[in-house]
Amino acid sequence: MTDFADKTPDHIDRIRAQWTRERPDLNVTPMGLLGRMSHIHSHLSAGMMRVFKAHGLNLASFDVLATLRRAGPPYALTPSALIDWTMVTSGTMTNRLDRLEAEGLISRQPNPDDGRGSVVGLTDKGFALIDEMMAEHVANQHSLVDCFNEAEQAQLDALLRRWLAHVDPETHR
Amino acid sequence: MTDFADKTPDHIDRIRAQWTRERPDLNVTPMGLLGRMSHIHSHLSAGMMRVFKAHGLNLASFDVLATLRRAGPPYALTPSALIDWTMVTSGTMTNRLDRLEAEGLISRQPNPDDGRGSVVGLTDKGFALIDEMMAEHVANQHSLVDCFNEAEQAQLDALLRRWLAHVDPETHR
DNA sequence: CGCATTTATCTTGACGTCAAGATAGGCGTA
DNA sequence: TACGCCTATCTTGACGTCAAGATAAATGCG
Repeated sequence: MTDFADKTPDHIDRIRAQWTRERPDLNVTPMGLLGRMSHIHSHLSAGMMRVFKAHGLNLASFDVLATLRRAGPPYALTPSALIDWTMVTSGTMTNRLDRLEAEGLISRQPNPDDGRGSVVGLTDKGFALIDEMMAEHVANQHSLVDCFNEAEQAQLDALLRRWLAHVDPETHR
Repeated sequence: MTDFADKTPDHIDRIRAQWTRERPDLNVTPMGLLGRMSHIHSHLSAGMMRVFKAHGLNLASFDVLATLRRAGPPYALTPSALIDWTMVTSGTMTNRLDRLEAEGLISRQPNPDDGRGSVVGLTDKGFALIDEMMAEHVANQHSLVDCFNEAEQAQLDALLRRWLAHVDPETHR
């Protein structure tokens, strides 16, 4: 059983302590791990959002532009391919693309290989924006993990990789 | 620099590989850690949602009922206290309480100590529901972390605790 | 070749969340 | 006591997301 008597208790320790008092029959040990994951995630999102916001975007828009950019020339993918990379529903992707198209960052062309679909490509403006943002975004990401040295990052990454395979056995074969 | 040549590449490794090809000037090492955090978080949420959904709730409703339950007798708090514990805005809390009240799981009474506010309490139905759900929820949480032995959980928790303090220095003194 | 099935994308409606502002009661000071 | 400020909560409007269904083109079986 994980103990935290030797650490400064945080918000999540206080929640666990309440449960231990009210429901001593339940072993709420995993709550520490799970609660901290959730809070860290929320702060990491907010931290990355700062860069997106500074360029007039949000995570959703950034995600699409970045996917198109890193796909390489000609920086164009079908909506289906974007759905696969970003793991959102088709309705969500339509919404994202509508917004980006209205902002002139992407354009939709008919798909020459499939009359049902289209191809989404970065405009020059979209390419310039995402390429400029990436340097800032990556620097920001470094700052979010710079409380760990390289060995610790590798250790943490190994644990997370196993955890991801555990909670998502489907897509991590 | 973290290397993953010795591991089966996953979705996030593929994204990093694309960036390395397209923008070799950027060191995208942290993307592994950050991307995996995000995916794990999303799968943990979905995993916990299964229990909530089975009882007709979602994370938002569960969060409120659980906060009231673990507060101990008389299982009642002000909306402000609930806002502090759950870290959502007042508008979000109003919305959550409206829904729970309509379902008969909580009730709002005028606050005898402060005419501006109210006190939110679990109804008998709400208490019974959350008390029953907790056993299932905790068992579910155990299953979400059971890819780690106790030592690994402690090791991971120590890393996450430091990370949380790093990204949220305000509330973690 | 023709029709049934599958696939790609968009549309609709319902949520849950937030930021900002509206109310209304409490509190402190003169 | 009176007045201005502070605080607790609710309201409003805009998002981003999803599930489910609609539409239209491609595919393949007989």
